[in-house]
Amino acid sequence: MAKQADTKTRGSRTGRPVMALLDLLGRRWSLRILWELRGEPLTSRALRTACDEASPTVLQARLTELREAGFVELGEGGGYGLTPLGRELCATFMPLHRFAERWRR
Amino acid sequence: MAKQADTKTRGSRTGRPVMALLDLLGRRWSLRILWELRGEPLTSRALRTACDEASPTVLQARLTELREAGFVELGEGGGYGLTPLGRELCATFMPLHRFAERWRR
DNA sequence: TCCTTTGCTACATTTATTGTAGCGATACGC
DNA sequence: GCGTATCGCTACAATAAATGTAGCAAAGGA
Repeated sequence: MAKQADTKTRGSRTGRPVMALLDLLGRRWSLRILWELRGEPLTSRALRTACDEASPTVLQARLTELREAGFVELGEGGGYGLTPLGRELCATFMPLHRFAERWRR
Repeated sequence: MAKQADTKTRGSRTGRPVMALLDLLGRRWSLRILWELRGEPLTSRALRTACDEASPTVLQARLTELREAGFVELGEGGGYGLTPLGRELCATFMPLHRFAERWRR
């Protein structure tokens, strides 16, 4: 496997940004975190509760990645919230909600 | 942690189907596979090539999951393609393409 | 001061993914 | 028939990621 300088952009070897985005969102809890933050900001622990008590290790890792991507930010008074960009991203896959209701596995 | 009979539906403990969907899509290569199949059907090896030579182990695992979910099907003459449902799902997060172009990390 | 909560981290265990190789089945040309 | 190529799919050891539990320092309230 060809080593790249930036290991954070797996799946973006084609240079197409959608691949990088798909890769970032395709990590465990990424989509869920964005989903849970769609409303008001949550503290790290409230987020953890919302995410079925996912381990703080991954949550913290995902939050860092999502922050570096510019989708999530840590408010001054504490608590994680979506940036305008993150809110926009969240809106793009919000139709999944209705889709999932019809799907129901 | 409360054990459930169905371990495949992690993240759906709330009973909300969107959680199950978010969890399924939040596994490595799930989103990418749907993305690559958005056009014409691909053989398992063509899909592997499209997915940056991802290991056939995961690809096969994801394909099985996506098939069980009813999003992907194996055509009679060979080759994987999206079901009408899968095509619908794919369409819901297709706006990500344009979003990613504006984002560009 | 004591107690609580904040964001965040250590670390050992468990699970998932990777990379490589190869299977049986099917279909070609020769 | 024979070799060769492809199909979907699997085994398996090595590596990377996630889990679960515990706990840190800092900030704030009582």
